[in-house]
Amino acid sequence: MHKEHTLTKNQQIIFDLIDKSPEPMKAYSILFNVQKKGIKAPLQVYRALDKLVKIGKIHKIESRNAFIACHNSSCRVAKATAFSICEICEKVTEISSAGLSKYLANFKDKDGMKYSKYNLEFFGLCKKCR
Amino acid sequence: MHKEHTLTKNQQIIFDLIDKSPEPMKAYSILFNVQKKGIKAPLQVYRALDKLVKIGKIHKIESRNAFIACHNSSCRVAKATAFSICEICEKVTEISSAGLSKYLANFKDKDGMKYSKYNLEFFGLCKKCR
DNA sequence: TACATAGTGTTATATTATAACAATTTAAAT
DNA sequence: ATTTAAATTGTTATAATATAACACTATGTA
Repeated sequence: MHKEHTLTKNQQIIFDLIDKSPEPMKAYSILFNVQKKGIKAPLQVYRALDKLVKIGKIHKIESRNAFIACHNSSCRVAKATAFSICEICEKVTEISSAGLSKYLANFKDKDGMKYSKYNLEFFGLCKKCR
Repeated sequence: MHKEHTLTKNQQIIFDLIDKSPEPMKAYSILFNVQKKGIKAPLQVYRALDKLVKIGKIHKIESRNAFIACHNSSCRVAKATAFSICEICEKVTEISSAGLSKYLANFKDKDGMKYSKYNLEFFGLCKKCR
């Protein structure tokens, strides 16, 4: 069992906001939402985001510059992530598939190199949008 | 056999630059490099990049906000991409593995949904940096 | 206590990307 | 050939995303 990270005040405020959001949040939208709690500057947001990403509490959706909470209980480190993204409604879902993660963790490139860290984004249309 | 896209002047200039670059190029670095050829504004660069991405001549490395030429001759559409990225020297290589692309194209999520479009970025250390 | 590490608050600025509009080129289809 | 639609261009302005640098404060731990 790993040690739980104790979040600082800013980290907790920002994590709670992202965690409650049904959709990925962008940094400046986060900033706007936490200004009433005393977080006034972009850097305060970005620093908390960096840390939260590092410890695996949130993930960055690279193609959208947005952040979602990790709902994959095993993520204690930012390491191996996979998402599906609806190109119409922009709904993002974290994929947790033992088969997929095993396949990717064991994937070897031409040089026989393995990569323990990866990010995979699938694009398509979600159920509702089809 | 698909129809080849004929690139416009701006698109060709920008593609040539990216194609010759040994590493991914960022938009404003591209801009700087093509100013002597008459491309003066960011939008001119971004528009060419958008088109080149759309037709699969280049790919965007999302985690780096940078662009590389496609060396995977079959890419006529931006669709299914995989890269390895060295976290030290930032070297980026396009992975072309029939096994990987087959696996991902056939991957089904919990709802049985398939995704024909995806982007995968592997992170690690390249040979030189280990 | 002292020390290292991580986090904070702040101002300023760098980097990445798009909006809006008018003009021009290109392709193709009568 | 002429018209038409679609794509591309050039331009100015601005929006959105992210980091640099500095002084200070809290926290854990040896």
